[in-house]
Amino acid sequence: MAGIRDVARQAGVSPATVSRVINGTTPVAADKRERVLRAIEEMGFVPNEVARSLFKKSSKTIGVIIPSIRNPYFTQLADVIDAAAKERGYRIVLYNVHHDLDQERAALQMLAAANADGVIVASNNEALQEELAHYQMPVVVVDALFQTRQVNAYLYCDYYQGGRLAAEHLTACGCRNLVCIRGVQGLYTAQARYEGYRDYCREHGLTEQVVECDYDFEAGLSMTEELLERFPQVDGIVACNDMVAISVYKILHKRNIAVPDQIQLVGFDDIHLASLISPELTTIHQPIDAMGRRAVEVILNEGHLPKEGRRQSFPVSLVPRETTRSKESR
Amino acid sequence: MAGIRDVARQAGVSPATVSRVINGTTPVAADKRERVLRAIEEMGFVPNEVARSLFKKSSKTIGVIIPSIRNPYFTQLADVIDAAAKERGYRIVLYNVHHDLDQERAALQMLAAANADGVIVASNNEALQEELAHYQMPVVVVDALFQTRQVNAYLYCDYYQGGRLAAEHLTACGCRNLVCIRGVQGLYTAQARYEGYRDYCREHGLTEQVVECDYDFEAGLSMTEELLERFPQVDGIVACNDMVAISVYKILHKRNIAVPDQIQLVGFDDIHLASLISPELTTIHQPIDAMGRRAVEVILNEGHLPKEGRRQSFPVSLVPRETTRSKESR
DNA sequence: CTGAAAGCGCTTACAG
DNA sequence: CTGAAAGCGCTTACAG
Repeated sequence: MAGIRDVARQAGVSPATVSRVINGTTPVAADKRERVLRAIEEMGFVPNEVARSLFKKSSKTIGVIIPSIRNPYFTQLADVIDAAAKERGYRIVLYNVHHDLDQERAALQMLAAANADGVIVASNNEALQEELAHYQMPVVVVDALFQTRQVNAYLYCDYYQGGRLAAEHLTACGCRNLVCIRGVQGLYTAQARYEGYRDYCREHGLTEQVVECDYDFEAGLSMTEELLERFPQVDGIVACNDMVAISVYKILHKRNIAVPDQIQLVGFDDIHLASLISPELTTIHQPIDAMGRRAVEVILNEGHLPKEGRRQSFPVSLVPRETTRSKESR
Repeated sequence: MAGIRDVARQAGVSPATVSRVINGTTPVAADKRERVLRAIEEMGFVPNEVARSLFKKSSKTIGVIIPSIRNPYFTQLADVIDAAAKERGYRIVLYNVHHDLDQERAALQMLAAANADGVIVASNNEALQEELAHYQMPVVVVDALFQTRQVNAYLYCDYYQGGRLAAEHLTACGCRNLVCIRGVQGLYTAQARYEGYRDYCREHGLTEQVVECDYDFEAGLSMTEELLERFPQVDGIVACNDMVAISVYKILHKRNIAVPDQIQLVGFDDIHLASLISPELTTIHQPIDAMGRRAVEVILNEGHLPKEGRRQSFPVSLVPRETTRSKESR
């Protein structure tokens, strides 16, 4: 690997001058500049980023920590963040931590050790908040809400309202026996959705019927079986996310239960897949793009501000499609 | 940020000794070791990886370059690679290059500049092969096949056989009017699938009918419309990958064309989603897990060997499910 | 405009 | 077993 001193020797200048040409930090005489550029070209020189960031303490990198690379929600989020970061000259490093606290910790450490310019973490792990407070790099938490104020921002949606909207919509579509497949409680994002559903039921004299489930499709498959056993009279299901909703549909379809004729179904997230599968999934839309872009903005524009755990909530909306019998969807 | 000299001062030893304790490279007297460990604990010291890898020229990192983070095929591949790498103490850095040559180049440069220990690239971009030859770090190409021998290995599937199997299966299921939605030609992976289909048709006196399409679902949607217009008598479709197959199904469903009764459908890849949607997709299985694990193995075990562009082909198989009327699937 | 020098935070011969 | 020193490949005051 050619280094900056090799280039300097070949161009007959000092390493400092080569550095100046590369970075454009200080004017350099036209002829020397030429020679340096030619030498760089000839030698195929590429500046060593490691050395560079050792000095600069910035690596033009934003870390993105997601709990699962298999859930399209996170994958879409990562994709917008990626696009937004690239527009500003940053790259992202994606850490797929498999919902594992140790891996989350490791990712955070690596990012800190690698001079990352900030980290965007989508994690529900309560235990992570202590960790977060250890680091001084900018941190944005997306799709979760913790107690600690030691982060630059929390970006999340009005999940409670989402839960309400789902219950309300199903009721408007004629359902009387709603069952909520809620995510693991204790997690804010899952809790709020459930509470929205619950409050709506209470206010409208509906029986509250609940089943609990992890956010992935394997869990969704088995939990749906259980649901049908425990609540055979169910006519409307609120799923905790779209992947689970897709699993629910799969089981219903397998059992020849017509959707939406016998059972109606509402998902949560509005991932691309929701409108790609057949029937298209009625779901609660999260503004994933807006959240991702905002996250990058906070890191880059407000990362230097003191951490105050500011909260920003994004609105959700119900998108009626083919798994419910709404008037709008026909 | 506390540095190694701060720790050294507090423990009353030299920085070198601290380094030895951290790395376990040389025995250190028990009492000093104790003091160092305590100091590290108290100060919350984390060794700076950038400085470390500047010296070591290894960053315990494997770069993974994928063309799209939205196609579950690549996401599943990245996930196995991630798992396999972590088992060996390496982490991966995922670059989502949006099928863009400039982004691919940039990713490669960054990886080289970041002292990556190897790179696994899933890209069909012919133009990339020149680039690949520039770098001396280990390179494995997955799901593609180029001419250059300047890579450590090509890992791919017997796509040709996959194309044949799909055509053969549809024929066995009673189809007489096969249409192949092939990927953009010129790419080996797409070409070979098509040729398998084509040769089967020729050998069995079937008319070859083709439509061309990008590998994502947006393209699949519009191409299906075109297909139905051009080949109204179609009764069997070979799709270039599962995401496209899902789009095909969507359009057929929208038009009330029964699958598999009126038109039968075979996908390619066997991503998780293929068996999650309803109806389950009949598809050509690629051993994604085996390929991903093998890729890591090559980087880590054979990365130091001279680059000879060795090729390793993995077998494919047809998985009959619900979008075809095979006897086995019922 | 330019070079010599010091330093980013570590690690490893080298000499004891 | 341990410390002083040199160096990984860059960048930026500093002095001209």
